[in-house]
Amino acid sequence: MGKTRSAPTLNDVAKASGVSTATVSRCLNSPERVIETTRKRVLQAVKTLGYTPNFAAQVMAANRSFTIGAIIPTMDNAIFARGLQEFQDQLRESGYTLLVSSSAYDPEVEREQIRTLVARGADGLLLIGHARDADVYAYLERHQVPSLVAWSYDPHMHPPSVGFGNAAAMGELAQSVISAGHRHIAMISGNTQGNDRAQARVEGVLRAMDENGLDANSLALIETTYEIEKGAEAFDQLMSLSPRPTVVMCGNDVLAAGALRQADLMGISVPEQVSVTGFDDIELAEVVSPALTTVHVPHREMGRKAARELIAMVEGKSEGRSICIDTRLVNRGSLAKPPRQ
Amino acid sequence: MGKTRSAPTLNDVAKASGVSTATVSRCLNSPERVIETTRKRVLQAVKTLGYTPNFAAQVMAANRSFTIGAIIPTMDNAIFARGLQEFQDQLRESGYTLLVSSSAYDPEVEREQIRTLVARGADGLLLIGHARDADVYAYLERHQVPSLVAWSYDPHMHPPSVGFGNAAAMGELAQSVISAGHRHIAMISGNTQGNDRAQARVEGVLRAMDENGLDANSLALIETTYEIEKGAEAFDQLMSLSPRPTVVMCGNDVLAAGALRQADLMGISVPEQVSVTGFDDIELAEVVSPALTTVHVPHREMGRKAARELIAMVEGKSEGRSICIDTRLVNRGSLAKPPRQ
DNA sequence: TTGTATGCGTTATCAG
DNA sequence: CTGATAACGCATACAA
Repeated sequence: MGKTRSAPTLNDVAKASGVSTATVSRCLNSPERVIETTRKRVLQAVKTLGYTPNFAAQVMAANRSFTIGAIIPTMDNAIFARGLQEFQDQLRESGYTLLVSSSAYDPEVEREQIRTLVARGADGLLLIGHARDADVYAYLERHQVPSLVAWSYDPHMHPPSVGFGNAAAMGELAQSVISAGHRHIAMISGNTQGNDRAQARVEGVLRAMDENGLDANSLALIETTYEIEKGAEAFDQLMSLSPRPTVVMCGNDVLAAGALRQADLMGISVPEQVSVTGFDDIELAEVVSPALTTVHVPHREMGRKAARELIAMVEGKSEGRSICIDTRLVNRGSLAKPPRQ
Repeated sequence: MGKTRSAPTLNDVAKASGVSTATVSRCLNSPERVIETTRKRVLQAVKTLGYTPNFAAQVMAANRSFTIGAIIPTMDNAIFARGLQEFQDQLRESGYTLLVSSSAYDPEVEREQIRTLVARGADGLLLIGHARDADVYAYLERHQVPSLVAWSYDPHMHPPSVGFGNAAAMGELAQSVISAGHRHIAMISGNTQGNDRAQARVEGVLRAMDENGLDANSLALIETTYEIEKGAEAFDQLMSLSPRPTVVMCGNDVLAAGALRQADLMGISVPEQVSVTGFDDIELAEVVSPALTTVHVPHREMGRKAARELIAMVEGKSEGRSICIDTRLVNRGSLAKPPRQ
């Protein structure tokens, strides 16, 4: 196994190049403040020794980590992937590193992960949605960690948010559904408990029904986790209702994909016999058949703007502004008029 | 804005509860070593002050971070999502935290991220595939950071790997394709440059052709990035070859989904006119139509076993064993006999 | 059982 | 332009 020689430190580099640790540190952090000849010598030593600064020590000394934390509900499907990838790319460009954790939609896990990230010296935090206990926000306040909410938009809430109006977006889609003539509406929603995006999407549908003179109580609603399988099961249940819904609005594309699969299995043709809609416009939406009529969310744009805003907050250049991202309906074919009675 | 009161430290807790910092530290790390009455008092103070240990300081003092780093090529599609989620869950159960970065399939970015994670004191690293410069491994060796490769299996390589034989798995699928009667075979592969999984999958096909007396040079091969769009483009190109391939084997399900979409667009029916196969068996595979005949990879099992092995390595309980995960063919309908000439 | 004292690897302040 | 040196917050060996 060879001798257990451990990683070189600033000190090692200092000795190797015959200067003080202070000078080595300067060479690395503000090269212009050290004369060229010594700088070259030092950097050479850094290279040959394979020196990497010890991050923990840097954080302790500088009280700054250039790290941003993000906690998303799940990595297991594509809902957050694209936006987060862009968020990370943008952070990297500005010299920040992203740490991601997923909470499995569990508030307790999320709370623990927030603590972990704060303890790790995260300079700022990205959270999904506003729905969490007040003490979590108090904790963040206390630790002076700037936070930003994404995938949701509500300018009246704290922390500031970069996202879209889930209720309005889903409401628009529902309006489109109703305008097409549907009267028996069903919805497969993600669990609304602790999930303000899911809640808002349901509200959007209810409100649209109300505005169009439909009885909002008549909405056949099933809540479930965001899995294809669950979407399929829920669709199956909905199809045995009477009167049978003529449209199944899904809380997101993943659930809609499950619904489509089940429809296929049951020999129910979409959209001829039943219409199905999604939400998010992830890759899936374009690939299933029929392709999904859904709400397009510009995830990349959201990720990019969130990164910029959060960095501005971390660097004290912004108090935190909320930014609204525009969504738009995408008609692809899974929504049509209801069949004649 | 209130006074800029900063986070409470061990010292604050010590004062508040009238003991030394050592005792507070013990209360937190080895509670059994401190008498109950004082422990209660201390923990109470911890609670009321909202104390969270400073991670950087812990790492420095203990030279241990309980952190595992993982660098995946991309978060932008589902290939790594499921396995990684399970990897993380397993780590958490054992008290470790996972830090994930994605390299965008860029070796330079990956190298930088490895340095970052090591500097952050990662106790161990999960890497995807073996293909990277020797100096990267030398660096890890030098810093004594145990590493494990996943999504690939080769017991003769270092670092040890937990994964599956990409060549063998794809070879098996190719055998099945050939047995079905296909002679004009095309393949849409992920870029093989710096990607040993993609390379191995191509090799698997070539070898199977060879073993069955087909000219391996006749394989119509297109390499591209892993995007649905790219799969569609490649499929389009392949369909204008003559003789036209009767089967398009794709390097993964994402590319296959793109191929299917394009086939639909071109009015080519699958599998009647052309067969299409995938690899990975991610959710997508079941949802497209026709559902994909593909290679099922037990991602969760792989993630779990990788986590266990890496933890064992980190804790000095294992020198690092390679573990082979079994894949299996899944016949779903996108592969059939070639059409009669 | 508890307290004291030291070191971990940087950064940053202050002299020289 | 460069060099001492004091923090930073915690864990731990050693003493009491």
